[in-house]
Amino acid sequence: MRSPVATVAEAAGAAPRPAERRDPARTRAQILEAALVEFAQKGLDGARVDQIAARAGANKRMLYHYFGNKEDLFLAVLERTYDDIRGREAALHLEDMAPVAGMRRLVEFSFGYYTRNPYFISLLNSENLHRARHLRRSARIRQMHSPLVHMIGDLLRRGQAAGVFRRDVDPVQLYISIAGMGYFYFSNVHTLSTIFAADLATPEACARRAAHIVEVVLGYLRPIDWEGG
Amino acid sequence: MRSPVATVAEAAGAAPRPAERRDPARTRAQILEAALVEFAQKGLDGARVDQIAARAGANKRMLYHYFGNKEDLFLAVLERTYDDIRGREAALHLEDMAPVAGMRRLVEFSFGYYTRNPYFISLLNSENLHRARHLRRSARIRQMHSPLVHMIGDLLRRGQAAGVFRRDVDPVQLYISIAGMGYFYFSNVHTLSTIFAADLATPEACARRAAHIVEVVLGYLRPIDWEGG
Amino acid sequence: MRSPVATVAEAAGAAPRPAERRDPARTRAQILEAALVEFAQKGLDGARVDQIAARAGANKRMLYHYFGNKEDLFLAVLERTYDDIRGREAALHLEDMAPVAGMRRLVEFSFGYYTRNPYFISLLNSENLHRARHLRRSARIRQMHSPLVHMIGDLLRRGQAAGVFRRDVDPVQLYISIAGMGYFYFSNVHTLSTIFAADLATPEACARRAAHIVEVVLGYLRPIDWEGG
Amino acid sequence: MRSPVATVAEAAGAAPRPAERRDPARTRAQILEAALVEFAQKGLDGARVDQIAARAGANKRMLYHYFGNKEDLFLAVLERTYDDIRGREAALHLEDMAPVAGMRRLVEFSFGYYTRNPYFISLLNSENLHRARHLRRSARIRQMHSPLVHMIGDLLRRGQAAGVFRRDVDPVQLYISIAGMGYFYFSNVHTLSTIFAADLATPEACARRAAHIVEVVLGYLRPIDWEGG
DNA sequence: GATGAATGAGTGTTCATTCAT
DNA sequence: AATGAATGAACACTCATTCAT
Repeated sequence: MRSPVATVAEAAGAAPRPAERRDPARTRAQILEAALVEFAQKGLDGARVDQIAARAGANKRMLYHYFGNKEDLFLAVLERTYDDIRGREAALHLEDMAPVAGMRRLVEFSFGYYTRNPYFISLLNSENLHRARHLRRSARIRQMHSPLVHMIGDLLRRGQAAGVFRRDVDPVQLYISIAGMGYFYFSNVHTLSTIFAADLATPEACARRAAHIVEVVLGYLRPIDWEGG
Repeated sequence: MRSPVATVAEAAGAAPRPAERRDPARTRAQILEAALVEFAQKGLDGARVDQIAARAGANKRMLYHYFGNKEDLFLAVLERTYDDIRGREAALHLEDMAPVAGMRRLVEFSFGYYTRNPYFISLLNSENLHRARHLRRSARIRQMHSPLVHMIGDLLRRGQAAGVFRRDVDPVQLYISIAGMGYFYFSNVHTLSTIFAADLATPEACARRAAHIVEVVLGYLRPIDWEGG
Repeated sequence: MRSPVATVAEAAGAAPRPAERRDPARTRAQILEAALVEFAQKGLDGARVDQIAARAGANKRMLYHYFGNKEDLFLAVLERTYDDIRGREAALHLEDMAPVAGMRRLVEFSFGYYTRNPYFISLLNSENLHRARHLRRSARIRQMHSPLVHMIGDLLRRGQAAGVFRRDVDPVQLYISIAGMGYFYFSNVHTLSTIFAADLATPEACARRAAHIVEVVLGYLRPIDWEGG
Repeated sequence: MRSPVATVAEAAGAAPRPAERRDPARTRAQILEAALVEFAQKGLDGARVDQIAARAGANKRMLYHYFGNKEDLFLAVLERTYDDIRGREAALHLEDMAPVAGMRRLVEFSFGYYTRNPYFISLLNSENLHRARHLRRSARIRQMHSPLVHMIGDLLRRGQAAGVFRRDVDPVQLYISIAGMGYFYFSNVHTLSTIFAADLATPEACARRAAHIVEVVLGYLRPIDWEGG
């Protein structure tokens, strides 16, 4: 079960409300949210424990009380993040949708998740800079396979059966392509915006990008002529 | 102009040869190479000035003498890196190739660059974590537009004229997609390998990935039925 | 009055039995015993209040409730310890023994106390490192003179009268010598064992040491030739 | 070879003279001396790195530069201390002295060393509290056997041959007894002074103590009647 | 040009103690 | 009586940078 908070990003952005004293669960949650923001904005190495505590409105000691140390706190943030995305992915119900519509929805969901959770990408980049050191320690995360791969496989099978999708498509590769076309756009939004002298973060630019990715995926998936022949 | 060194990666991997004393250019180059490795492996915040100097076999003071400070050194590394990739991109001559073959070659070059320059991606991630702060200061980099966008535009035009490529394709979007499908794979190779319990860094896995990206791009670019009709 | 516990060492070693809730005396005693062990093993500065509470199976707050603070707890441990040794010393009844046998017994008791109360020495070392700061605050301890000095004086008088002990022996100095020859052996058992590359803590080594000290004391106390003449 | 400094204590007590900047050897030595004082006064756990640096008039960073960390600094102090005492012991030349005079001199030297080096005992106590952890790491110290044991053996042999010393005396045990009778006096000077309500640290008290120890040792070593018979 | 010693602000972490229940 | 969360000062240690030679 995921927390009732709408998204990780919303939770993180929420100002720590004054909070009556002595609410351990609340303190813990506020530290976790503050850590999410700090780690995402500064990276694991650039993040400051003091800053996290300050942002959480908590005593620094509590951070160590609840999470052990900076690295374990980072892992906790990572777990919470994977928890969130996996939960939202699982909530996608594409079984009843037509293959093309389902694939479109999946791509748009994937892209949309990045826009609604701007901290997600930075967190993953930090984890990869550290060679997935924390993630590898977490049996919990390792078990959370993305349901998207299975969903893609199902859509492909149904689409191929209906003659609307090409054959010989690896669902894992396609999953990575869908993710990558959106991820890279946001991950490198600052350098790309600088190089192209244009703000790629505007809603309009994002919408154009999303449309393009859908086009690429659906264009690629079109049946091959001789297959139909 | 790029340095005579074969590739950034090779330069970085090269052991600093004993070097006769008092060779300013050599000292400077060794510091730059050591910095590339350190920044790529640890990120801007995780990198240690001492380590760079040690790896370069140089005195720490020289680092400040030649590059001012850590941030400026990072910028120098960044400029050298863009210098390299832009140079190699420019060396791609696709004008004489058939559109499909040219596009295939472009995609393979893009993907291949990541494999030959493993530090490139990490460096860009660091720069984006810091909101392109250094890149924005560098007029030099800002002027280095990737010739790939223009090359893609040219291929598209020629392919469309020949009826082998679809219409209504934005070269910038396509450029980002091609880059993203490869970039994300390497950028997140550690988390993806962990999640999928497979080593995505093997030559075989990379080859499969490259082939898939080519398939996606060329599959997407196929003309649309009614367009041809 | 001493506590009913057999010895300080035994008390310390005793596992805190499950203990029904709400047994103030028991809680207090367990904290005191846990503190004895922790202070002896780590010293006053190295001891951790958390560790004492954990070892006592008590809440940390109780520690402050019963003993005020860490320093006062240390003093309480010290008082309990002096309480114990003074009580045992007083239980030595040498009045009816022959001087030589009495002196032998006194020396053996003194040495044996260290072996049976391994925490005693470490505690005294801590107190001396802190210049007897706590002990000086304790009127109770200051009044507990060791009955051993008086016993030595009595044995000396009786032995001199019987011609078996030399004259001009200061009971306080002899008391310190007897204590010192054993104390130093245990206090420095780790460095001495390392330097001499032998384990001085074995029962055999201790027995040899005790025999030697008896020899030194009795050898020293032999009447001087011309005295008897 | 020992440093030309008269004694460890003197060196430690010396005020760090202003010292022209940029004198690495001097800086290192001052840190070592300041550490000796701090560790002796507060113990390993009570000692503060900041305080050592301040006392040395050095930057804290230098302490880590030269000695690695607090524990290694403690070991360095320990090595310096053993270096000093072993050197002074070796400088005792008792070969040409008559056995009784030589033994007296040895006992007085041993006791005197404690008075001239008040930090020595506290340091050893700290090391023993930590179970000789540092000493065991130091091959250098482990090889420094005290020449006193050999000297005692030699004196015993010569004295026994001359009929002035008893037989069956273990030189190691006697060494420990001589050391212990002085060590304990100083190690526990604060508690003993408190208990006996007298300042045992005065020169007069020390002189009386030294005389007593000589009496005990020489008294013990007197030949046994029947041995001479 | 080149070196290595020196610096001070900060970094993650720990601790004895107190507050609220 | 008893609990566990909360606190702020301090702790060992690190870092990018500069000084003196």
